[in-house]
Amino acid sequence: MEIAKIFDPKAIEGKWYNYWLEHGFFKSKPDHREPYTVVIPPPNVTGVLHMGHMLNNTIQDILVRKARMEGKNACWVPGVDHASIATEAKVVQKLRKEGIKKSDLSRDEFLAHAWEWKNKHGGIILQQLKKLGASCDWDRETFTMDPDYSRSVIDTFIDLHQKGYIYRGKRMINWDPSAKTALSDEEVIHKEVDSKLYHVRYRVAESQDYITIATTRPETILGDTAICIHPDDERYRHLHGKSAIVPLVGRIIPIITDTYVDMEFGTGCLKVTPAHDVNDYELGQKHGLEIIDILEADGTLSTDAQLYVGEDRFDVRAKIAVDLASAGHLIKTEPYTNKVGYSERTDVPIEPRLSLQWFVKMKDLSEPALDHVMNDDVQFWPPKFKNSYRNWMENIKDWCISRQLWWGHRIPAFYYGEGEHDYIIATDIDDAISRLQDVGKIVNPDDLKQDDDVLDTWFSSWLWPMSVFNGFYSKEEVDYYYPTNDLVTAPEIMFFWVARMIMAGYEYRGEKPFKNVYFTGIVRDKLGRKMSKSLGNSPDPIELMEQFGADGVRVGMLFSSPAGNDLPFDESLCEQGRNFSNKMWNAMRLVTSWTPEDHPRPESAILATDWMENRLNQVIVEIDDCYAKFRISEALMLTYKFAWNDFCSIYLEAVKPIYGMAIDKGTKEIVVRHFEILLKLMHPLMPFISEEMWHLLRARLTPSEALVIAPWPKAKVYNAQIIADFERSCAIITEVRNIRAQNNIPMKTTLELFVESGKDFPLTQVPIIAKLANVGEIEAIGEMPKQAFQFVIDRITFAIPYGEAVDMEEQTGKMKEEIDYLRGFLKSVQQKLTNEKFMSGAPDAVVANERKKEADAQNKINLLETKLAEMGMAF
RNA sequence: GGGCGAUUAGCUCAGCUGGUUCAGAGCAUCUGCCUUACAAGCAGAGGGUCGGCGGUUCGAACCCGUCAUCGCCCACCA
Repeated sequence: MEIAKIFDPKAIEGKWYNYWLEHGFFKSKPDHREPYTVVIPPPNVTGVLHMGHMLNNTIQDILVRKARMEGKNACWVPGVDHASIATEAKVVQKLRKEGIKKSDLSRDEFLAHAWEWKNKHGGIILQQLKKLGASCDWDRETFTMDPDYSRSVIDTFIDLHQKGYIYRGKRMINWDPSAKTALSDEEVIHKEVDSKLYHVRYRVAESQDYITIATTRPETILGDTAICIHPDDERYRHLHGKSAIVPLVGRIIPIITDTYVDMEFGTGCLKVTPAHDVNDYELGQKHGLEIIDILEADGTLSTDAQLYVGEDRFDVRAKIAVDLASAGHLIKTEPYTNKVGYSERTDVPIEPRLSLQWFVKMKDLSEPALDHVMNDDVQFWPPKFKNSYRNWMENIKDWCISRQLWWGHRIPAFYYGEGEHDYIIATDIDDAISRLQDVGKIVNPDDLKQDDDVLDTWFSSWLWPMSVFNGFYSKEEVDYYYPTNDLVTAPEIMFFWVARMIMAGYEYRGEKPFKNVYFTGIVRDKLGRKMSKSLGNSPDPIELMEQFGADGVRVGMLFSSPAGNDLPFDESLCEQGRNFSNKMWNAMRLVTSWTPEDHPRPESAILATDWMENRLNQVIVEIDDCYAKFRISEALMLTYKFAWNDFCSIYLEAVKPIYGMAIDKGTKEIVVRHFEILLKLMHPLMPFISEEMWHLLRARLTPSEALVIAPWPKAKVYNAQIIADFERSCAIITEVRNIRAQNNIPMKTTLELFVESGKDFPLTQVPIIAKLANVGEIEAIGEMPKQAFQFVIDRITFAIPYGEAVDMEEQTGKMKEEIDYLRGFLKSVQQKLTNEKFMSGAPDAVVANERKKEADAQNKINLLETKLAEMGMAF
């Protein structure tokens, strides 16, 4: 069989993915085994795969594949989120391009378009994940607007309303004038912007006095209903009880006093616009001020503004400044930087707006969710994120869950009158009617009107770990899979999603939704910028996988991305991953090329296989330990170094038959077995190539033997002495090679090596050193040859006699340098040993160690000096 | 404004309870090699005042203080 020299991922990835699917290896049903469950953070239905998904899903797949190999019932549930506002924005945009305005459509017409879009584009990202190798149970694919899922959302609403957690009220909320909807606090991003501080003077009523305020939003002057000063501010004492005249509109408003005002800021006078600022609203409530709402939903001025009606708020800001100036009211403007809230989705400045919305009371729900994270029932990786979690939970505010959108779960409130409380919460119209009947109200279906608004997307996704298992209606599945094991997600959505899932989990199942939360970092480019579509600095993951192979990209993503750390991504990492694939591929080619013969095993091969047997068990322990601590990139690095250095560079070279010879049967068998263990270790990290090699290595064909379901290696007790002896031999080999390199002695020249006799050097190691360093024979002798390179390993001296053409002067120079260094070192050690405080304070082991260092150094100096003397160079 | 975290080799990062895994790894660099699995490779080497300054200690990359720089999260100062 001819196997290509260069590994071609494209030739095998599709084949194996289909194979895994065909044989149902990713499927899961409840059974007697221990479950291992992961729910995917559902990507937005409109999304396409980006590097963040790649990182996130690679990590999940590694965890899931390893658990599957460990014999657990691994279940990874995929799905997508309807992403209410994001999707609606996209559909609106698409329709606009087609010349259709949302306002021209009925709700049903619009939703028809949205579903069409969803059905066309919805599955793309999940298809892309298959290229990455994601081993999800695709039969379980869930959409947050699936019928059962929707039912669970609505039932949750009804339940929370009954318990008094959900209420309707007129509050100051964040308004997105572009999407024309309310937003939760979490959907507002505060950005620092360069703006201006306008100093505007108001005429004091019935006087010639003026009072000057400072504002960043002069257009809101039109909605002013008071001026506020600090009661103790001596500068304005004469204005207590007076009124002021709003410029341009001439409205007379009271001058009130409140300690809220900061006397130091600006002029110490504050204009109060209760309709358009959270603090002003509170002041307004406190002082019984009138509320004048000057803005329409789209951010243009309303008729209540009296002026600039119908114009955009930012145009008005510019215009009013000019008009105030010409009317003599604008004293000055100064540059000012402040924080402005922007909509996370539409990126327009949000407006605080007073409106009637639905809210969830969070305080009670948050308490168990906080406690169980702080006591590590739910463990965060890395744990530092517990701090911000606590901070948020302790200051949690009520959650505005209604959105003035159409795409999503419609709020199950049915109104039968105009009064504030003339509604009933019910699953549908029929339910509403019967519930009304129960309370003695007979209402005609035509007179019932369902709330037009939908629920915040996160009000459905917070149920994800339960609802994907039909958790509200079928006990069997959810009891088995819940709580899930690990959640892998980005810290950005800790509050949006993670915290709320924990709350919902404890509320509805009295149990955490997952045991561990692994927070990934942000994928950044070489310049440290976050990868984003708008910057255009994000490589196309699909192209990357075509270039480097899915395995190469997986490995590339994981080099250096510990939990919680940002990932500075560079394509060269994927190249390194690809190179690793190729390296292992060629190792497999080598081993499969061996045709074994029935002859005795060489000593060197016996030494090497014994070492590898033990070394494997050692490395399995190390790798398992990394996984247990969610140190995935470290597990990768261990596997990588072990495979490349230990397995290929040392092991295969050691057992490789000399040219023209055949390998013996016994050795080949052991090597293949070891290789298989290595492939198992590689599989979660590099599923495709490992599966391909697994089959080529032994021409395996039956599905039950597939690597994807092969048992994860169990570490056996290993003999540390065997490892230590072999590794000392490796150190000797390196020294010999080093001497060759420094003195231009080609590998082909066989060298003589002498070892000090009477030392604890096992001569059994000789064959391996002979093979890998090309030394003819190793002889133990009492006296070292005089004209020879020497090195010391583990206090044993080795010597290689100078051949011809060695520069004696250079050799003595090197020796002198070393003596100088050793003397300095010795001095520092002796200083410690004569320090009384050290001698009395340090534990015996440490002192003994210093003594040993002292003796070693002294020995080496003696040795070198003797040698120099012998070489006839008086010292 | 409040909180959290970071700073170790050219780059990306380990370094767990202060002392034998203590100054490490991978990549990059340099030197020599197309040697018979692999040049996407092999063999070898160099490279760090552990951000600065002070302190605690017999002993500090590690503990404390302080300063500097960077990052993140939260927050209604007009």
